[in-house]
Amino acid sequence: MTDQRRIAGLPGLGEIGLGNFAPYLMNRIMGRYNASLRADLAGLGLSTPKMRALAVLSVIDAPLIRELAVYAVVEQSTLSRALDQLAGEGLIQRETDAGDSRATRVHITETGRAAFEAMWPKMAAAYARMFQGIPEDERRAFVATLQTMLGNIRKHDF
Amino acid sequence: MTDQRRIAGLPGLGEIGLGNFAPYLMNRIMGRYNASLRADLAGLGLSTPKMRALAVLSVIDAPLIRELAVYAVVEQSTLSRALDQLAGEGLIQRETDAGDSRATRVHITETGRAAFEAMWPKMAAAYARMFQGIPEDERRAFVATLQTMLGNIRKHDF
DNA sequence: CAGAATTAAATGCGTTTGCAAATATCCCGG
DNA sequence: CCGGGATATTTGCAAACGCATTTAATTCTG
Repeated sequence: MTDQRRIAGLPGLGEIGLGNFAPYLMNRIMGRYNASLRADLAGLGLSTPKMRALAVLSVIDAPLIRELAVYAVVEQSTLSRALDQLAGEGLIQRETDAGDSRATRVHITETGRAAFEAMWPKMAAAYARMFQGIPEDERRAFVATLQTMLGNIRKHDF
Repeated sequence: MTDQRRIAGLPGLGEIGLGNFAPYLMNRIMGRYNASLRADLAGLGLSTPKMRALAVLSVIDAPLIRELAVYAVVEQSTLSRALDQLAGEGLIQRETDAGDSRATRVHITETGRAAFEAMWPKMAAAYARMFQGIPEDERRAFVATLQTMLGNIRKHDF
């Protein structure tokens, strides 16, 4: 029944099998990783967009908002509102770009950095659990493949 | 500055680097994969939960709704409403389980299968793009690592 | 075997999301 | 150096989401 349908030569999902289809596995894994983090961080008043913004800002200094949206994997309109909250809580500061007054750069504050550092152990724990029993060389190969994939699909050059 | 903070021995995100942190890369990649699919499928009246349910149902026959929620990586309440729509459009059918009248099994209809097969080329194309230039053995190793990871983090045994 | 505890699915409800439009600024060609 | 088009961010709004609760049925326990 399934076979007759694919005259085109394109293998179907049935032939591949859900458990061998990389995007499916990645969604399953990240679904749980993110849900688990969200539960951990809800107590700290941090939504997913807020924590992602903080995480990126802990590493990248004073990006433009549109850049932050890409790095943090958050829609720009959602990010805009998340930044409202973070600014209200004193975790970040918005500052108009020196050379372009349309644009806004975002800085993490000391309080913001402390908030990120308070949540980092949760992220690290989720990461450790995910890679449990996977040897170092396999991890490296995995990350290398991910980097290639990101290069394949990203639209911006960062 | 960053160094002084980590007396604990846990490497910080700064030391690892965003671009080497696997969960970050996976979120970046899946963020774009999912956004791109969503845009493709919006025209067909399919939301992400609806398309995921259909995709799983094209491969797994008559699961319980709670199983489908796990496989499809959709909250149960969201899935319940997505199934309302899919049923209204004749793409699936709900049927009370024979042995447990609390439970409901979900069947894909012929129309539903056709709808999935209409969208599959989009998914396959996104997949192909993602793995562009990655040799077969590297892909296999990558999927094997993903399978280990899923085993590490899943709460149910499916 | 009665009642408590558990499990499956649906639903109420406040919050969040994302698209599209609005606003403000900048850049480029003529 | 003026006006049209591009770019950065915010905001309006309707739809979607997720938590917690409800309803219904099953299973466990004393």
